[in-house]
Amino acid sequence: MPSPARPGEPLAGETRLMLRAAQLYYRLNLTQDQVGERLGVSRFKVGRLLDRALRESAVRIEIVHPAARLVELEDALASRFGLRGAVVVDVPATGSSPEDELLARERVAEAGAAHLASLRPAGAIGVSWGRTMLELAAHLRPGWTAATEIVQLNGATSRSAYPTRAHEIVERFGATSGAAIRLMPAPAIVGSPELRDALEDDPSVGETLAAAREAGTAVFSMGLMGPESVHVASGYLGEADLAALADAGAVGDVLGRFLSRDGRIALPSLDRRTIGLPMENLREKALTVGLAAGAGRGPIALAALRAGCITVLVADETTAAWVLDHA
Amino acid sequence: MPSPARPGEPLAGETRLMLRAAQLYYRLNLTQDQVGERLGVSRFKVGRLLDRALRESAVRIEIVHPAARLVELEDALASRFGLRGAVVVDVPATGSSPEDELLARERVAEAGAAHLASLRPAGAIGVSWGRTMLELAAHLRPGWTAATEIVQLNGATSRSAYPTRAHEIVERFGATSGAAIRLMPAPAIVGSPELRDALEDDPSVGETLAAAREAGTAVFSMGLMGPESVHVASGYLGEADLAALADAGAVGDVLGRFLSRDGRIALPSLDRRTIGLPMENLREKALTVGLAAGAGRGPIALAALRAGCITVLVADETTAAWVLDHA
DNA sequence: CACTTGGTTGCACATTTGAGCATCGCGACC
DNA sequence: GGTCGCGATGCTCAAATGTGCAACCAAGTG
Repeated sequence: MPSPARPGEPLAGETRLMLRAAQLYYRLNLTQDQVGERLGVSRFKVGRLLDRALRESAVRIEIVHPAARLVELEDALASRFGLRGAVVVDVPATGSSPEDELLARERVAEAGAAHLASLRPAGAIGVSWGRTMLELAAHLRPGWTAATEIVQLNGATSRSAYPTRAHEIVERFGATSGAAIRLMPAPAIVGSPELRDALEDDPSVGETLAAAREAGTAVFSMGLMGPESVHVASGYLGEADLAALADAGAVGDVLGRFLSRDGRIALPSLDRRTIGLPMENLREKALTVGLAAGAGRGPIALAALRAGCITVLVADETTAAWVLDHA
Repeated sequence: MPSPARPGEPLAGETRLMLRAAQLYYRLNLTQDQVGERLGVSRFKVGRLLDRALRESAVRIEIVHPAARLVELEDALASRFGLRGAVVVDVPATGSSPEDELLARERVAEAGAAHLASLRPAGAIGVSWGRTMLELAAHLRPGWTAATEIVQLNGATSRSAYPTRAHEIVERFGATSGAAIRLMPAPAIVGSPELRDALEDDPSVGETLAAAREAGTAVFSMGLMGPESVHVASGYLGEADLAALADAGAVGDVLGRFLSRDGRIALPSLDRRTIGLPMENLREKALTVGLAAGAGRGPIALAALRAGCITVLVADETTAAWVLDHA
């Protein structure tokens, strides 16, 4: 361990020289040659002095840009989970008030739209629905992709007054890209596995589902588990299902599939009543963009990552930090 | 002015890229080529991104070694006063208690001795006397110079009980180098200009004085003005002289020559009674090492620098900072 | 629609820097 | 007094980096 000279002990000539070299090199931006000339030593020695200064951390190189921590989180996420990319969004003051939620959703959706566009996805693109997806769709700019087809990935027709607006989302994706669209005319969750199978076998749903399987790209958001889940408001989930999910340790959903902490399907019996692209098909896609925006999304984001169904994660800073903390 | 992205505004892709490049380059020490490969851009672009990061100070390079400030002071002194060099010594807790004074003197003397040795002075070396010089002499290591002669630069024989120990100093300089020595057998200050002239004309003093003029190197310390001056303790200065010096604005002495703030001889009438190398001869030397150690030496150090009689300054941090503050 | 104009890109080339290696000086240890 | 080792030094050569320049793109502008 190199000892930084304690006050009171004479400053070794070498150290003095090292610091002088560092000043001239880093502050005045002289070349090592010029430094050597001024200090009366060879440029090799200057190089070695600077080397030592770096090794003994007598000079510190620091990245001070306010956004640097975001990029750090992105890199950490990408390498920790083997992602193709990650986008972490700086959301000022992330609490859990409705306004904060809204803001986080807006910012994440905006960043997601921009990043998605920069990836230039081609062929067919599958999309889910939800508030974040709606916001994302709103931020798409005409010509953002040369994709040929937009496919809805999971059921959405609602029996409640609360509209899922899935068609709006898919249409906006189509309208901004000129691609054909394919909707999935079915509820997200139905009452029995038999009905689910019957619906999926029907061409109206089945063809969309087949297209969803073929799509190389998927874009989806992650939903919370609990009474605030969009599936409750839409009337797909009742008290009993909610209780069963809670018992099974569900933390949230991806395409209507509720996952437990470890990334597994939390409640297979419910999953068999869920209409849309199954987990294993999602995992096979070349590019999947998952969005997690707002307080409490940490657990489902982590679960989805563990499930291996995400290649690009877009999240707010709080969520990203939570995920890395608990990974 | 480049604007560091405010929180709340989306992070421009370019900035993201820049920060990522900075991380990879500065943290992981990849080459620009490798960074380019990872980021999917050319190495030229990486170079430019790093350039921008530096210009916008998104990365900060800082010299954090505890002694860095000393080196900074040294460089500032050297360039401000056109010195050949400066040595600033880190003295812990510089107050003005006697112990602090002692410590400062020790440390400055030690550093002065080391630096003087590193300059490898040759030929004849002139030296003054005083507590700091005594300390410096004590720190000389055998063989520190190949000088041929050590010459005392100013008078020192004392009529008081307080010994100047000038001969000890000169002898130690001689003993550690193998050089011949030449003492100046005369008081520092006498009662009249006539006596001064008579003494300087006498071969015993005159020959030493001639040798002092010939010496290419001079080493001296700076003395305080006032009752604590070593010249008072040694009995050279009485109440009246002290008062006259104070009236004339004297701030301290070099080789018994008292200077005012601006570096001029403060009291010419006293100067004509002072035995030793005159100011103008000191200025002509190729190498003059001046030591200033202890609280209150700022003014005389500055005066001596302004007088142009110093090519290498050795001082404690407090003194150095004071000088730069008031220059 | 031709034509600037300002900015960005990649390139060839020069400079700068780093790595490995032979050498040297110096002190320790026979 | 020899010689062994070790760290420091300077060298050559290759890699990395900076610079000026031409090409190019996009957006004005007459």
